[in-house]
Amino acid sequence: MARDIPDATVARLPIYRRSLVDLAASGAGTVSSAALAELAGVNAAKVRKDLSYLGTYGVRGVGYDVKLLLGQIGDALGLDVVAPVVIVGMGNLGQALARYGGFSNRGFPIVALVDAASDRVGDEVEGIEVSHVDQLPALVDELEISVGIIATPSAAAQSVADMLVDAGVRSILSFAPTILQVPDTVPLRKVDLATELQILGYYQQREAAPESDAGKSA
Amino acid sequence: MARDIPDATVARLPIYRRSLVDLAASGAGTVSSAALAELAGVNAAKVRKDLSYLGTYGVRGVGYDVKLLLGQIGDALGLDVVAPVVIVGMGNLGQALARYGGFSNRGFPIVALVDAASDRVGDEVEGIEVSHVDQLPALVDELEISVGIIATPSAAAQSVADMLVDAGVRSILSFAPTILQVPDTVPLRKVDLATELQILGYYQQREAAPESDAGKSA
DNA sequence: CCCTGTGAAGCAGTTCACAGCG
DNA sequence: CGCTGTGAACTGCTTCACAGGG
Repeated sequence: MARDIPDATVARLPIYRRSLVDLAASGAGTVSSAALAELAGVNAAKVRKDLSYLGTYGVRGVGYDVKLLLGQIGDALGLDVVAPVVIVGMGNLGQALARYGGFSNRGFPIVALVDAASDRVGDEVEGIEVSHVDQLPALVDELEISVGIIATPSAAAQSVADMLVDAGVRSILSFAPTILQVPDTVPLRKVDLATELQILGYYQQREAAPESDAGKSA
Repeated sequence: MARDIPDATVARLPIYRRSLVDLAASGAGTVSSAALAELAGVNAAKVRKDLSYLGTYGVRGVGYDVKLLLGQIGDALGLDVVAPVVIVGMGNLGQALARYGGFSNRGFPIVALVDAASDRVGDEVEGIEVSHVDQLPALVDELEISVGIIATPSAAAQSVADMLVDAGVRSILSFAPTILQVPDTVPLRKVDLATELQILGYYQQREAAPESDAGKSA
């Protein structure tokens, strides 16, 4: 069982996985680090170093067994265990996330939706009824929810995070553009769309100014 | 004019900006690095080092002037120039992004929407008519669009990226879970929702296993 | 002979700690 | 005397380069 993988490597494992799924689908039995690097948009040395943290599974002179490697990455990421998800906040973003197929596919079924606005409670999205946020602890318990997605306005985000933690959720993904305080036993990741655009703004303007090079590629 | 700011710092500037906007709204005239660090969820030394790349704007013994600093960060990020945005792909995610208010607010007005499916062309979302993807070059040119957001399925993403680049878009934000090839004069950022969940999966499982510590907080 | 696995070098980002200014 | 600004130490990630197995 793989332990203690560097953060930077963990962040790349899902990308390798995606490439490997494609390779498996197209019938490839093995991949070299160079080929996988090409698909994942990184360099070959990084691939080898990253995979070495999972244990040793490559064959010298040949490459890595696609299926075996898929299994190893899945194990490292804990994908063998299904992690049911609740989405909190059924505004535009929450609804879009609920309808987005990419989660359930990959071991993260959305099993509950909640909102604080009573006029949204009772709506059905993708076959799931929207519950009132008061029901959160009960839902987490009954449905064994382990991941909470916060898609509420910033103002509500911290109290939602507290509720999720109290209810026993094991990790949180937040789309609210605000800093959240959670116990460090609960991993938290943040995605802020406006932040991403602002970062692009820097490199874009830099590109325009006639001075040295720059730009994040891939 | 601030040049050559480290990537890690650039990625934090929007976060400081958010905190500063709040501070300005609540009437604060100055902030210390410690106070700003608290709000932004980082440590004080990092705040000072980051801000030092913008030039020197703090007053020793007092702190930073909130408005002045806001202006400096805005300049560094190029927020003085409005950057019109086109969203490509009007599925669930594209529609949600179109309706999400957080962009226009912050200098990134959404001015065009396109899709390849003819039955979506002509729909109106937030007062903007969906155009056919063939119109992309014309729209980019007429509306002086500088940012393209890709919200299409993976399979279409590379060809959309190529079209955006050819049309003259200056930076790209992609939600497609695939590696895109763009010239390195066009900054590209990627957001992949399923990847985020898989990363959480690692830390979550790790938390469960009784061994050392872990977990990303903030 | 090819491709992995990995020490070692190199580089970027973070944190420390303190000199110096208001 | 408080808080900034910054050299210097440190930590962690990336890249190189090559030994060694199939």
